[in-house]
Amino acid sequence: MEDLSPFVENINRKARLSPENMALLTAAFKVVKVKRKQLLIQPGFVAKYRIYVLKGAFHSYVIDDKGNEHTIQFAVEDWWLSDYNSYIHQTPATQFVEALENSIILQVDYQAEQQLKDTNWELATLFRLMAEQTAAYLARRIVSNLTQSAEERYNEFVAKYPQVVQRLPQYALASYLNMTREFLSKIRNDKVRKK
Amino acid sequence: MEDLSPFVENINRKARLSPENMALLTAAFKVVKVKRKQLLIQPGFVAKYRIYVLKGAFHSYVIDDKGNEHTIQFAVEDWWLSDYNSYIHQTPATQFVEALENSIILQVDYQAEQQLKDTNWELATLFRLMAEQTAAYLARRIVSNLTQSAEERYNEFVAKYPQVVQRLPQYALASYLNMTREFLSKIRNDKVRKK
DNA sequence: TATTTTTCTTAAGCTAGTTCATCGCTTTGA
DNA sequence: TCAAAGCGATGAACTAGCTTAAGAAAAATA
Repeated sequence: MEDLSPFVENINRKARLSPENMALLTAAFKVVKVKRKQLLIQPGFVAKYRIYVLKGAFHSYVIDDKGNEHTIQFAVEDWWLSDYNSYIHQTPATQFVEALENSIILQVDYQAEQQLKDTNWELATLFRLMAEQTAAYLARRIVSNLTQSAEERYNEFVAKYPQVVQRLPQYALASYLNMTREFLSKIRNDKVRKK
Repeated sequence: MEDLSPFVENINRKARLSPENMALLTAAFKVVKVKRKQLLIQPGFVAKYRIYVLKGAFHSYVIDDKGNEHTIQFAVEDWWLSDYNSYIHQTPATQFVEALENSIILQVDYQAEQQLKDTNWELATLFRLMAEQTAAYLARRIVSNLTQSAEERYNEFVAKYPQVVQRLPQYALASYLNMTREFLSKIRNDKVRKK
């Protein structure tokens, strides 16, 4: 049996739920073990689940016309992810969601989430807060993409998520920060030399 | 008296409200006339309002360390905007929201919106759907920023919003698309020559 | 443990996009 | 109605970041 307390605390930080509703919510999520390199979501298939990472690491990415991979989002312990467009609108995904390590997730399927939202005020509020916070977070990311240079984006990421950086493959981080792996390699190396 | 039917239809496309709730919602929004160049939101002040554009055009932008202006969002008739982070978290704004034309807006203040969401199921659902759709939209924009070249981003924008392009100052569109005004000018000109 | 595959580094040459500067054309405001 | 300011076009010089290529290091797999 997995320890769900990180999940419970994550939820508690967003909204205060009654014990009954916390139990209802928790029951709607299923624990799933995922092997490294396993795909949770693939282009062409509708994203069926909203995913919370209990243990491990994931990234979501798209592959463009030229065959280049672009990481859209990372998630490690206590983070959420999905192909947000596909999940919310229940349309075919455009992104891959892939495990970077052997991982354990909690997932809720779209129907179950709808049912909770349709029948339970506190849980509907929780999901509203999650959507609002997601939108606010994405808005901040757009601003930083529009205003910062490649090096500044890297510095910001390292400052914000110092422990995460080391767990991510550099090529994935590079594409997340909208630069080539080679250029990221150069930035890191220039930094070392300056010291 | 302004004609609010575009607003009503905008809402109806998102959620089916009872006539009473539509009346409640509409009553929470105030009609405000805004002059060209007027600022609705400024850095340092908490964004008090969520804004719907009934008539006119706006853009939101930030000014970076080097003094450069970056347009984050546009809004013309039937679009919504605010400094989303500031509004949702009620923290000081980082963005300007400025009228590009003499405009008429509907605005709801944060307290009023909270009160509606706290007391009314249908309206709480409406705002949840809005947040989900906003997040989905922002996620799409991040993908297109990560995967497309400057010219492709311009083409996409023109294809999506052909009528809007002509009303926007070119320098604002250029910074929205993450390029200089000069480069946008070049792209447009290359296009004309090819024909 | 050896072998294969994937990831990271380095460096040279290149290009998409920027910067700077100049010139008309419009708007704006006194 | 005239001056001032703002906007878009153009071009030359520049640079941040990309491409290509090849080797070194690390990780996965047998």
